[in-house]
Amino acid sequence: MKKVTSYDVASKAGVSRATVSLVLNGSTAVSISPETRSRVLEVAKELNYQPNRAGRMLVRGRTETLGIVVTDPVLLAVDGFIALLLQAVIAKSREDGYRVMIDYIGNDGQKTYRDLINEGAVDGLLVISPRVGDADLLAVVESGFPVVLIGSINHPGEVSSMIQTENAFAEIVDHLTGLGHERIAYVSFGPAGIAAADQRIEYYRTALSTKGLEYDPALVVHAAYSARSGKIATSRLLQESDLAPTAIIAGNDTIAIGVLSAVAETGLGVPEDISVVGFDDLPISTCLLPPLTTVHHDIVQRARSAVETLILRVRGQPTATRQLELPTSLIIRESTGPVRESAYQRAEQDQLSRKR
Amino acid sequence: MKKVTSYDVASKAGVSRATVSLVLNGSTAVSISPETRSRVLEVAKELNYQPNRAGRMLVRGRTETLGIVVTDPVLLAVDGFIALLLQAVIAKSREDGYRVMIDYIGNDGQKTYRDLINEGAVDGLLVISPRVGDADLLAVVESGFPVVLIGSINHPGEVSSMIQTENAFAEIVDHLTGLGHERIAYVSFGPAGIAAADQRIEYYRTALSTKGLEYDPALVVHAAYSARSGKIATSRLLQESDLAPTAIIAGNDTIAIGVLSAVAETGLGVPEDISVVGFDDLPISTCLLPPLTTVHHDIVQRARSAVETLILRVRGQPTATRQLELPTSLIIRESTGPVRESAYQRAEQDQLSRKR
DNA sequence: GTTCACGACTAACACGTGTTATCTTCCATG
DNA sequence: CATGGAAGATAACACGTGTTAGTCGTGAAC
Repeated sequence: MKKVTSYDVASKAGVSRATVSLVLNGSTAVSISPETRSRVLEVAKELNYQPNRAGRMLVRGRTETLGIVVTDPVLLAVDGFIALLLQAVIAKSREDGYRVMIDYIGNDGQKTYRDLINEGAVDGLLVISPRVGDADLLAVVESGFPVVLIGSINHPGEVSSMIQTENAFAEIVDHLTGLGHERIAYVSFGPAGIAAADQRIEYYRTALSTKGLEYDPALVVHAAYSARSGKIATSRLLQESDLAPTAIIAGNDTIAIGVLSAVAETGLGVPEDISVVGFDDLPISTCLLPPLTTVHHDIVQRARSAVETLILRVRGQPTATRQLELPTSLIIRESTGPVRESAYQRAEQDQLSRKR
Repeated sequence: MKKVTSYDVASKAGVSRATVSLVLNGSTAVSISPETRSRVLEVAKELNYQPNRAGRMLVRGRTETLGIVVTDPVLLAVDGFIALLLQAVIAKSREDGYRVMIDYIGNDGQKTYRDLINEGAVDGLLVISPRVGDADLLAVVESGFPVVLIGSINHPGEVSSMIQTENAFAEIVDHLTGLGHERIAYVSFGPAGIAAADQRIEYYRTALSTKGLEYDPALVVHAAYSARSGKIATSRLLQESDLAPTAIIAGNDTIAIGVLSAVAETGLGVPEDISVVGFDDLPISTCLLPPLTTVHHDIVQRARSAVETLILRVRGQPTATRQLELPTSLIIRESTGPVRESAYQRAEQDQLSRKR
């Protein structure tokens, strides 16, 4: 149960500690006789020898560890996209021989990035959902320390992975207008400054104007990260807007769960009364009621390529592209359908039915 | 941008490296003059000095790092309970000054526990959803290395955190029978050997027999971890069982999402035709259609106390209890309701309507 | 017989830290 | 003045590893 060191292996194999190290690291600079090599390997396996991490880190100056930093702890708990991403990141890191340390940016004033880097805890950093204007992160990116962003902070020097959001929203709005929708609401998520969320609002507007639809600020509401917050925001939207929307685009699938819930609670049906579109195509989206029309993108592939790029940067090798943008495609399920009647007509009808 | 060592601080402050270390670690064994102390602190802050992790680990023999091991990678991606737990574990660890390394047991033959321990990567291990019969884990537990289980492997020496499942199922079945339900199905999750899942099946049976209900193996189906797998299992259940259940208990809320979806797809209503009960009371469960009747337990508190216990063990301090069992309570929402008609009558009616 | 080359191995250093035993200085006490 | 003692600082070791410069034979070439 005592920890076994390279010295133990050396003495049991009757060689020096240096020899053990050379054999186990497969060094070619110095030649070792086949007999010695096999003997060392045998003893190492027999003693279950595993090089001490601290010793190796110290002498090599690298940790073989990647840091995953999430910009809000609650993302870990309630966001299905993050969960999926995280699993793929961990799996890929492990495949490539890296361990993973996970941390988040809290509101407790801990300077996460600097600490992780300065204490030499990680070789590289993967930042999930970075915020534009995060001074600490900006400093790290500019310092040249290996960082890959899942998201963006709009810095020319960043290495980041995004998706083709513009195309996605064009497809969504195309699909909806094709079904006759003209009043299309949007439920955003997270605080301002999250590139993915900001982009989505922007391209929502762009897509509307491309179709000649007017942008109505009353049709855009903001939620946090949870389904529940999406539900609350949607309830507000449905109560407040003078002319109810006939379609709602959710910033992501988790928010869409809340949207579906709020719509149902209002007594309206999906898609008969209101069409709902999600974003991310989480595994769960086929199990929603009704199954969700949503934007698909390859989250696992995105995670894997981000880790791959990060490892390249850690090793000082050149990376093919700095800003990656992965494709998206709209998956049409059952939460979207044709407009049955104009929203205006329904509003009138609604008032009539209430008078009875 | 170069890394700053204690030597840099020492030379700039005009003292020896030893003095720097003594000041920064607040050692009381050796007295340091107040002027020297403040000067060192000042310079350290100015240079943004952070003790190198590897150096410290090496000399101290501890890593100030906890390892979180999940027994199946997919748990990270699709299980809402795990996500919630994970966030709380990371938060609590960070509060107490520990970093967190995350890994999983894959099917690639890597002996995760031993590796993490032997290479000295972690001071303690938190194992989420351990499997009974995992020989590696058993060996670790018996070795005395600090381990805390979220779950159980039924080993007398384990330190683990469970919940009062028996009471929970008594409450569920009490609630359902009170509504007139007699044919109550159960959708389990995960592979055999997960204590939490096995316990639930066991206490499902116990609760049934307490109420004088007969256990029907045809009413128990097995899913994996995802909502989709829950959906598939439920569809099978609804198609195959000769006499359809009037209520379905899902092994957890994630599975319940799939159950709701499957029931809806069959054209049945919840709770009019079938009542559904979940387990875990995830944040999302209020946003399901309909809002889910489910078993609440304090996941965050469970995570925090597990981490606290683990840290006590790491520091060699005695822990109050080895096997913790936290309370549960049934939250009644809208997915459960009275039986409208007997299932047998409906089955007959169903055949009639098909003949038309 | 000397030189050279080469294979096989090892002594020794470096990495950055925490801590203990030791050293210096200075002052008080006999 | 000698002695003791304490405060204040540091030299030196240990932690476990990777790697380079160097040692030691041994056989071949001239």
